[in-house]
Amino acid sequence: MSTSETRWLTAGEQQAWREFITASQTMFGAVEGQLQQDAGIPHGYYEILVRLSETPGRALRMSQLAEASTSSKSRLSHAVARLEERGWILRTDCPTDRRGQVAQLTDEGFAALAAAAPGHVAQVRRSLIDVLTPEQLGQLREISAAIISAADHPRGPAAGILDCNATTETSSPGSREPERAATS
Amino acid sequence: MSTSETRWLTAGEQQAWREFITASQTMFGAVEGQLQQDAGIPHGYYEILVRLSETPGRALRMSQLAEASTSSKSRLSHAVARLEERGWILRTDCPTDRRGQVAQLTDEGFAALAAAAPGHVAQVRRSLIDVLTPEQLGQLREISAAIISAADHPRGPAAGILDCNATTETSSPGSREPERAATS
DNA sequence: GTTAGATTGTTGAATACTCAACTAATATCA
DNA sequence: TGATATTAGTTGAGTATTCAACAATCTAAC
Repeated sequence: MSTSETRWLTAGEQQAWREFITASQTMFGAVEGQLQQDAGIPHGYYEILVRLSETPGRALRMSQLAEASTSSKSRLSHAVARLEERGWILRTDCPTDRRGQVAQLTDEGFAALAAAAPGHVAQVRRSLIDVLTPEQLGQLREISAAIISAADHPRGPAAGILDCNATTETSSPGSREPERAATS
Repeated sequence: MSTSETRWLTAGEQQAWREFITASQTMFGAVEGQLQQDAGIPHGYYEILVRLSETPGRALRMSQLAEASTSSKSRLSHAVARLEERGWILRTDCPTDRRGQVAQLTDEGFAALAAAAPGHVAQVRRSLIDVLTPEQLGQLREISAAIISAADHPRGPAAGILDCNATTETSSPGSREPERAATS
Protein backbone atom coordinates (compact mmCIF):
# COMPACT_ATOMS: atom_id res chain seq x y z
CA MET A 1 0.00 0.00 0.00
CA SER A 2 3.07 2.21 0.21
CA THR A 3 3.31 3.10 -3.47
CA SER A 4 -0.28 4.04 -4.20
CA GLU A 5 -0.21 5.97 -7.46
CA THR A 6 -1.46 9.49 -7.08
CA ARG A 7 -4.67 10.02 -8.99
CA TRP A 8 -4.18 13.59 -10.13
CA LEU A 9 -7.17 15.70 -10.92
CA THR A 10 -8.44 15.87 -14.46
CA ALA A 11 -8.67 19.29 -16.04
CA GLY A 12 -12.40 19.38 -15.36
CA GLU A 13 -12.01 18.28 -11.78
CA GLN A 14 -9.36 20.85 -11.16
CA GLN A 15 -11.46 23.58 -12.64
CA ALA A 16 -14.40 22.57 -10.48
CA TRP A 17 -12.21 22.51 -7.40
CA ARG A 18 -10.65 25.90 -8.03
CA GLU A 19 -13.90 27.58 -8.92
CA PHE A 20 -15.46 26.15 -5.83
CA ILE A 21 -12.67 27.56 -3.74
CA THR A 22 -13.00 30.99 -5.29
CA ALA A 23 -16.78 30.96 -5.02
CA SER A 24 -16.68 29.98 -1.38
CA GLN A 25 -14.06 32.53 -0.49
CA THR A 26 -15.96 35.25 -2.27
CA MET A 27 -19.28 34.29 -0.77
CA PHE A 28 -18.21 33.85 2.81
CA GLY A 29 -15.97 36.84 2.54
CA ALA A 30 -18.91 39.00 1.58
CA VAL A 31 -21.07 37.62 4.36
CA GLU A 32 -18.28 38.05 6.85
CA GLY A 33 -17.63 41.58 5.70
CA GLN A 34 -21.24 42.62 5.92
CA LEU A 35 -21.60 41.28 9.43
CA GLN A 36 -18.32 42.70 10.59
CA GLN A 37 -19.25 46.04 9.12
CA ASP A 38 -22.84 46.32 10.31
CA ALA A 39 -22.85 44.26 13.48
CA GLY A 40 -19.21 44.20 14.47
CA ILE A 41 -19.03 40.43 14.82
CA PRO A 42 -17.71 37.61 12.69
CA HIS A 43 -20.11 35.18 11.14
CA GLY A 44 -19.16 32.46 13.58
CA TYR A 45 -20.32 34.60 16.47
CA TYR A 46 -23.52 35.37 14.68
CA GLU A 47 -24.19 31.67 14.33
CA ILE A 48 -23.71 31.17 18.02
CA LEU A 49 -26.28 33.82 18.78
CA VAL A 50 -28.68 32.30 16.27
CA ARG A 51 -28.49 28.84 17.79
CA LEU A 52 -29.16 30.23 21.21
CA SER A 53 -32.05 32.31 19.94
CA GLU A 54 -33.64 29.21 18.46
CA THR A 55 -33.50 27.26 21.67
CA PRO A 56 -36.59 27.39 23.94
CA GLY A 57 -34.97 29.08 26.92
CA ARG A 58 -32.40 30.78 24.71
CA ALA A 59 -29.82 28.86 26.70
CA LEU A 60 -27.60 25.89 25.96
CA ARG A 61 -24.83 23.90 27.53
CA MET A 62 -21.48 24.86 26.07
CA SER A 63 -20.95 21.46 24.54
CA GLN A 64 -24.34 21.44 22.88
CA LEU A 65 -23.81 24.95 21.64
CA ALA A 66 -20.48 23.90 20.23
CA GLU A 67 -22.08 21.08 18.34
CA ALA A 68 -24.99 23.20 17.15
CA SER A 69 -22.68 25.86 15.82
CA THR A 70 -20.16 23.36 14.46
CA SER A 71 -17.44 24.86 16.58
CA SER A 72 -14.63 23.35 18.58
CA LYS A 73 -14.86 23.64 22.33
CA SER A 74 -11.90 25.91 22.44
CA ARG A 75 -13.20 28.20 19.78
CA LEU A 76 -16.59 28.39 21.41
CA SER A 77 -15.04 29.11 24.76
CA HIS A 78 -13.09 32.04 23.37
CA ALA A 79 -16.05 33.29 21.38
CA VAL A 80 -18.48 33.15 24.26
CA ALA A 81 -15.99 34.96 26.42
CA ARG A 82 -15.97 37.79 23.90
CA LEU A 83 -19.72 37.84 23.59
CA GLU A 84 -20.02 37.88 27.34
CA GLU A 85 -17.83 40.97 27.46
CA ARG A 86 -20.38 42.66 25.25
CA GLY A 87 -23.21 41.59 27.49
CA TRP A 88 -24.80 39.51 24.77
CA ILE A 89 -24.35 36.20 26.49
CA LEU A 90 -24.27 35.23 30.15
CA ARG A 91 -22.50 32.17 31.46
CA THR A 92 -23.83 30.39 34.52
CA ASP A 93 -23.03 27.15 36.26
CA CYS A 94 -25.01 24.16 35.17
CA PRO A 95 -27.20 22.95 38.04
CA THR A 96 -27.18 19.28 37.10
CA ASP A 97 -23.53 18.89 36.19
CA ARG A 98 -21.00 20.82 38.16
CA ARG A 99 -18.49 20.66 35.32
CA GLY A 100 -20.87 22.32 32.99
CA GLN A 101 -21.59 25.87 31.97
CA VAL A 102 -24.78 27.20 30.47
CA ALA A 103 -24.65 29.96 27.90
CA GLN A 104 -27.68 32.22 28.07
CA LEU A 105 -28.56 34.74 25.41
CA THR A 106 -29.33 38.06 27.08
CA ASP A 107 -32.02 40.48 25.98
CA GLU A 108 -29.31 42.75 24.68
CA GLY A 109 -27.90 39.84 22.73
CA PHE A 110 -31.26 39.02 21.25
CA ALA A 111 -31.82 42.64 20.35
CA ALA A 112 -28.42 42.83 18.68
CA LEU A 113 -29.21 39.70 16.75
CA ALA A 114 -32.60 41.01 15.67
CA ALA A 115 -30.95 44.21 14.54
CA ALA A 116 -28.32 42.39 12.55
CA ALA A 117 -30.54 39.79 10.96
CA PRO A 118 -32.14 41.79 8.13
CA GLY A 119 -28.83 42.98 6.77
CA HIS A 120 -27.38 39.54 7.04
CA VAL A 121 -30.28 37.87 5.27
CA ALA A 122 -30.10 40.45 2.52
CA GLN A 123 -26.42 39.69 2.07
CA VAL A 124 -27.02 35.95 1.95
CA ARG A 125 -29.63 36.52 -0.73
CA ARG A 126 -27.33 38.79 -2.69
CA SER A 127 -24.35 36.46 -2.49
CA LEU A 128 -26.01 33.10 -2.84
CA ILE A 129 -29.74 32.47 -2.74
CA ASP A 130 -30.94 34.93 -5.32
CA VAL A 131 -27.97 34.19 -7.53
CA LEU A 132 -29.01 30.59 -8.13
CA THR A 133 -32.07 29.11 -9.72
CA PRO A 134 -34.33 27.12 -7.41
CA GLU A 135 -33.07 24.04 -9.17
CA GLN A 136 -29.47 24.95 -8.52
CA LEU A 137 -30.26 25.60 -4.90
CA GLY A 138 -31.65 22.10 -4.66
CA GLN A 139 -28.55 20.72 -6.30
CA LEU A 140 -26.36 22.63 -3.90
CA ARG A 141 -28.30 21.19 -1.01
CA GLU A 142 -27.72 17.66 -2.22
CA ILE A 143 -24.08 18.29 -2.94
CA SER A 144 -23.63 19.70 0.54
CA ALA A 145 -25.36 16.72 2.06
CA ALA A 146 -23.05 14.38 0.18
CA ILE A 147 -19.98 16.24 1.39
CA ILE A 148 -21.13 16.21 4.98
CA SER A 149 -22.08 12.58 4.83
CA ALA A 150 -18.71 11.65 3.37
CA ALA A 151 -16.94 13.45 6.16
CA ASP A 152 -19.03 11.66 8.75
CA HIS A 153 -18.50 8.24 7.22
CA PRO A 154 -14.95 8.32 5.95
CA ARG A 155 -13.78 5.34 3.98
CA GLY A 156 -10.48 3.75 3.11
CA PRO A 157 -8.09 5.47 0.73
CA ALA A 158 -8.97 3.41 -2.31
CA ALA A 159 -12.48 2.01 -2.33
CA GLY A 160 -13.28 0.11 -5.48
CA ILE A 161 -16.32 2.09 -6.41
CA LEU A 162 -14.37 5.28 -6.72
CA ASP A 163 -12.45 4.09 -9.71
CA CYS A 164 -15.47 4.54 -11.93
CA ASN A 165 -14.86 8.24 -11.67
CA ALA A 166 -11.48 8.01 -13.29
CA THR A 167 -12.64 6.07 -16.34
CA THR A 168 -13.23 8.74 -18.96
CA GLU A 169 -10.15 10.82 -18.41
CA THR A 170 -7.29 9.01 -16.77
CA SER A 171 -5.21 12.14 -16.30
CA SER A 172 -1.93 10.88 -17.66
CA PRO A 173 0.31 10.53 -14.63
CA GLY A 174 2.75 13.07 -15.87
CA SER A 175 0.33 15.51 -17.40
CA ARG A 176 -0.56 17.48 -14.40
CA GLU A 177 2.64 16.89 -12.58
CA PRO A 178 6.30 17.19 -13.61
CA GLU A 179 6.40 20.92 -14.18
CA ARG A 180 3.40 21.92 -12.18
CA ALA A 181 3.55 19.64 -9.22
CA ALA A 182 0.30 20.70 -7.67
CA THR A 183 -3.42 21.28 -7.64
CA SER A 184 -4.15 24.36 -5.62
CA MET B 1 -36.27 52.86 -0.11
CA SER B 2 -35.73 53.10 3.61
CA THR B 3 -38.36 50.59 4.68
CA SER B 4 -37.55 47.71 2.35
CA GLU B 5 -39.30 44.68 3.79
CA THR B 6 -36.88 41.95 4.72
CA ARG B 7 -37.34 38.91 2.56
CA TRP B 8 -36.61 36.17 5.06
CA LEU B 9 -35.40 32.83 3.87
CA THR B 10 -37.89 30.08 3.23
CA ALA B 11 -37.40 26.84 5.09
CA GLY B 12 -35.82 25.27 2.03
CA GLU B 13 -33.53 28.20 1.42
CA GLN B 14 -32.42 28.23 4.99
CA GLN B 15 -31.71 24.55 4.93
CA ALA B 16 -29.66 24.93 1.77
CA TRP B 17 -27.74 27.82 3.27
CA ARG B 18 -26.95 26.03 6.50
CA GLU B 19 -25.99 22.79 4.87
CA PHE B 20 -23.75 24.68 2.52
CA ILE B 21 -22.04 26.34 5.44
CA THR B 22 -21.52 23.05 7.21
CA ALA B 23 -20.31 21.32 4.08
CA SER B 24 -17.83 24.06 3.29
CA GLN B 25 -16.51 24.22 6.82
CA THR B 26 -16.10 20.48 6.92
CA MET B 27 -14.48 20.28 3.53
CA PHE B 28 -12.04 23.13 3.87
CA GLY B 29 -11.33 22.15 7.42
CA ALA B 30 -10.26 18.71 6.29
CA VAL B 31 -8.10 20.08 3.51
CA GLU B 32 -6.57 22.62 5.83
CA GLY B 33 -5.90 20.00 8.46
CA GLN B 34 -4.25 17.62 6.05
CA LEU B 35 -1.94 20.29 4.70
CA GLN B 36 -1.12 21.68 8.10
CA GLN B 37 -0.40 18.19 9.32
CA ASP B 38 1.66 16.87 6.44
CA ALA B 39 3.24 20.00 4.99
CA GLY B 40 3.05 22.44 7.89
CA ILE B 41 1.40 25.19 5.88
CA PRO B 42 -2.14 26.50 5.56
CA HIS B 43 -4.01 26.00 2.34
CA GLY B 44 -3.64 29.63 1.39
CA TYR B 45 0.13 29.29 1.42
CA TYR B 46 -0.11 26.15 -0.65
CA GLU B 47 -2.10 28.05 -3.24
CA ILE B 48 0.57 30.71 -3.44
CA LEU B 49 3.20 28.10 -4.13
CA VAL B 50 1.00 26.47 -6.74
CA ARG B 51 0.44 29.69 -8.65
CA LEU B 52 4.13 30.38 -8.71
CA SER B 53 4.90 26.83 -9.82
CA GLU B 54 2.52 27.23 -12.74
CA THR B 55 4.13 30.40 -14.00
CA PRO B 56 6.88 30.05 -16.66
CA GLY B 57 9.75 31.45 -14.64
CA ARG B 58 8.13 30.37 -11.36
CA ALA B 59 8.10 34.04 -10.49
CA LEU B 60 5.41 36.70 -10.28
CA ARG B 61 4.96 40.27 -9.22
CA MET B 62 3.37 40.49 -5.81
CA SER B 63 0.26 42.13 -7.16
CA GLN B 64 -0.23 39.49 -9.82
CA LEU B 65 0.40 36.76 -7.32
CA ALA B 66 -2.15 38.32 -5.05
CA GLU B 67 -4.74 38.29 -7.77
CA ALA B 68 -3.87 34.78 -8.88
CA SER B 69 -4.22 33.45 -5.37
CA THR B 70 -7.25 35.60 -4.57
CA SER B 71 -5.47 37.17 -1.68
CA SER B 72 -5.31 40.70 -0.37
CA LYS B 73 -2.03 42.53 -0.74
CA SER B 74 -1.54 42.59 2.96
CA ARG B 75 -2.23 38.93 3.39
CA LEU B 76 0.08 38.02 0.58
CA SER B 77 2.80 40.23 1.98
CA HIS B 78 2.63 38.51 5.33
CA ALA B 79 2.38 35.08 3.78
CA VAL B 80 5.31 35.56 1.44
CA ALA B 81 7.36 36.84 4.34
CA ARG B 82 6.71 33.59 6.15
CA LEU B 83 7.46 31.49 3.11
CA GLU B 84 10.65 33.42 2.57
CA GLU B 85 11.74 32.57 6.10
CA ARG B 86 11.45 28.94 5.14
CA GLY B 87 13.48 29.48 2.02
CA TRP B 88 10.60 28.49 -0.23
CA ILE B 89 10.24 31.88 -1.85
CA LEU B 90 12.72 34.61 -2.64
CA ARG B 91 11.78 38.25 -3.01
CA THR B 92 13.74 40.46 -5.35
CA ASP B 93 13.32 43.97 -6.64
CA CYS B 94 11.42 44.33 -9.86
CA PRO B 95 13.74 45.65 -12.58
CA THR B 96 11.09 47.56 -14.53
CA ASP B 97 9.18 49.11 -11.65
CA ARG B 98 11.08 50.25 -8.64
CA ARG B 99 8.03 49.98 -6.44
CA GLY B 100 7.60 46.37 -7.30
CA GLN B 101 8.76 43.11 -5.85
CA VAL B 102 9.03 39.78 -7.59
CA ALA B 103 8.31 36.60 -5.72
CA GLN B 104 10.37 33.70 -6.95
CA LEU B 105 9.70 30.09 -6.04
CA THR B 106 12.96 28.48 -4.96
CA ASP B 107 13.97 24.93 -5.73
CA GLU B 108 13.36 24.08 -2.10
CA GLY B 109 9.92 25.58 -2.41
CA PHE B 110 9.17 23.59 -5.52
CA ALA B 111 10.40 20.44 -3.87
CA ALA B 112 8.25 21.09 -0.83
CA LEU B 113 5.26 21.63 -3.06
CA ALA B 114 5.93 18.47 -5.03
CA ALA B 115 6.21 16.56 -1.78
CA ALA B 116 2.96 17.96 -0.46
CA ALA B 117 0.91 17.62 -3.62
CA PRO B 118 0.02 13.92 -3.57
CA GLY B 119 -1.36 14.05 -0.05
CA HIS B 120 -3.27 17.18 -0.83
CA VAL B 121 -4.82 15.80 -4.00
CA ALA B 122 -5.80 12.66 -2.17
CA GLN B 123 -7.52 14.75 0.46
CA VAL B 124 -9.36 16.82 -2.12
CA ARG B 125 -10.60 13.62 -3.70
CA ARG B 126 -11.65 12.20 -0.38
CA SER B 127 -13.44 15.34 0.73
CA LEU B 128 -15.01 16.48 -2.49
CA ILE B 129 -14.26 15.09 -5.91
CA ASP B 130 -14.83 11.40 -5.29
CA VAL B 131 -17.79 12.14 -3.09
CA LEU B 132 -19.82 13.62 -5.90
CA THR B 133 -21.10 12.15 -9.13
CA PRO B 134 -19.60 13.61 -12.32
CA GLU B 135 -22.95 15.26 -12.86
CA GLN B 136 -22.90 16.87 -9.45
CA LEU B 137 -19.39 18.08 -10.02
CA GLY B 138 -20.58 19.81 -13.15
CA GLN B 139 -23.45 21.34 -11.26
CA LEU B 140 -21.09 22.55 -8.58
CA ARG B 141 -18.93 24.15 -11.20
CA GLU B 142 -21.85 26.06 -12.64
CA ILE B 143 -23.09 27.08 -9.23
CA SER B 144 -19.64 28.35 -8.36
CA ALA B 145 -19.43 30.28 -11.59
CA ALA B 146 -22.78 31.91 -10.85
CA ILE B 147 -21.64 32.94 -7.38
CA ILE B 148 -18.40 34.39 -8.64
CA SER B 149 -20.12 36.21 -11.45
CA ALA B 150 -22.67 37.69 -9.08
CA ALA B 151 -19.93 38.99 -6.84
CA ASP B 152 -18.16 40.56 -9.78
CA HIS B 153 -21.28 42.22 -11.15
CA PRO B 154 -23.23 43.22 -8.09
CA ARG B 155 -26.65 44.65 -8.62
CA GLY B 156 -29.05 46.85 -6.70
CA PRO B 157 -30.73 45.58 -3.57
CA ALA B 158 -34.09 44.77 -5.17
CA ALA B 159 -33.91 43.88 -8.84
CA GLY B 160 -37.29 43.00 -10.31
CA ILE B 161 -36.29 39.62 -11.60
CA LEU B 162 -35.44 38.36 -8.19
CA ASP B 163 -39.01 38.43 -7.01
CA CYS B 164 -39.82 35.35 -9.04
CA ASN B 165 -37.90 33.38 -6.48
CA ALA B 166 -40.22 34.37 -3.70
CA THR B 167 -43.42 33.34 -5.44
CA THR B 168 -44.08 29.83 -4.22
CA GLU B 169 -43.36 30.37 -0.58
CA THR B 170 -43.63 33.94 0.55
CA SER B 171 -42.16 33.20 3.96
CA SER B 172 -44.78 34.86 6.09
CA PRO B 173 -43.06 37.95 7.45
CA GLY B 174 -43.41 36.78 11.00
CA SER B 175 -42.81 33.10 10.44
CA ARG B 176 -39.10 33.04 10.59
CA GLU B 177 -38.75 36.09 12.72
CA PRO B 178 -40.41 37.16 15.98
CA GLU B 179 -39.00 34.48 18.23
CA ARG B 180 -36.05 33.44 16.13
CA ALA B 181 -34.82 36.66 14.70
CA ALA B 182 -32.15 35.19 12.52
CA THR B 183 -30.86 32.95 9.79
CA SER B 184 -27.45 31.70 10.78
C1' DG C 1 8.28 70.03 -15.60
C1' DT C 2 5.56 70.02 -11.73
C1' DT C 3 1.81 68.75 -9.19
C1' DA C 4 -2.19 65.71 -8.02
C1' DG C 5 -3.59 61.31 -7.97
C1' DA C 6 -3.16 56.42 -8.35
C1' DT C 7 -0.54 52.13 -7.63
C1' DT C 8 2.78 48.99 -5.22
C1' DG C 9 3.90 46.89 -1.38
C1' DT C 10 4.92 46.82 3.67
C1' DT C 11 4.00 47.33 8.51
C1' DG C 12 1.88 47.03 13.19
C1' DA C 13 -2.06 46.55 15.97
C1' DA C 14 -6.19 44.07 16.81
C1' DT C 15 -8.69 40.02 16.45
C1' DA C 16 -9.85 35.09 15.75
C1' DC C 17 -8.61 30.34 15.36
C1' DT C 18 -5.84 26.10 16.42
C1' DC C 19 -3.42 23.17 19.27
C1' DA C 20 -1.87 21.17 23.39
C1' DA C 21 -2.00 21.24 28.16
C1' DC C 22 -4.62 21.55 32.04
C1' DT C 23 -8.35 21.38 36.03
C1' DA C 24 -12.37 19.62 37.70
C1' DA C 25 -16.09 16.63 37.82
C1' DT C 26 -18.48 12.52 36.41
C1' DA C 27 -18.72 7.53 34.69
C1' DT C 28 -17.20 3.00 34.55
C1' DC C 29 -15.92 -1.11 36.49
C1' DA C 30 -13.18 -4.28 39.22
C1' DT D 1 -15.10 1.61 47.48
C1' DG D 2 -11.35 2.92 44.85
C1' DA D 3 -8.85 3.29 40.58
C1' DT D 4 -9.12 4.58 35.98
C1' DA D 5 -10.97 6.61 32.12
C1' DT D 6 -14.03 10.06 30.00
C1' DT D 7 -16.13 14.28 29.57
C1' DA D 8 -16.68 19.51 30.21
C1' DG D 9 -14.70 23.47 29.71
C1' DT D 10 -10.88 26.89 30.06
C1' DT D 11 -6.43 28.78 29.15
C1' DG D 12 -2.17 30.45 26.89
C1' DA D 13 0.95 30.33 23.17
C1' DG D 14 1.49 30.48 18.41
C1' DT D 15 -0.12 31.74 14.01
C1' DA D 16 -3.06 33.78 10.23
C1' DT D 17 -5.94 37.44 8.73
C1' DT D 18 -7.86 42.05 8.57
C1' DC D 19 -7.66 46.91 8.72
C1' DA D 20 -5.77 51.31 8.48
C1' DA D 21 -1.80 53.91 7.94
C1' DC D 22 2.23 54.59 5.53
C1' DA D 23 6.37 55.34 2.15
C1' DA D 24 7.81 55.02 -2.34
C1' DT D 25 7.17 55.21 -7.01
C1' DC D 26 4.74 55.80 -11.16
C1' DT D 27 1.18 58.20 -14.23
C1' DA D 28 -1.50 61.90 -16.07
C1' DA D 29 -2.74 66.49 -16.79
C1' DC D 30 -1.88 70.86 -17.12
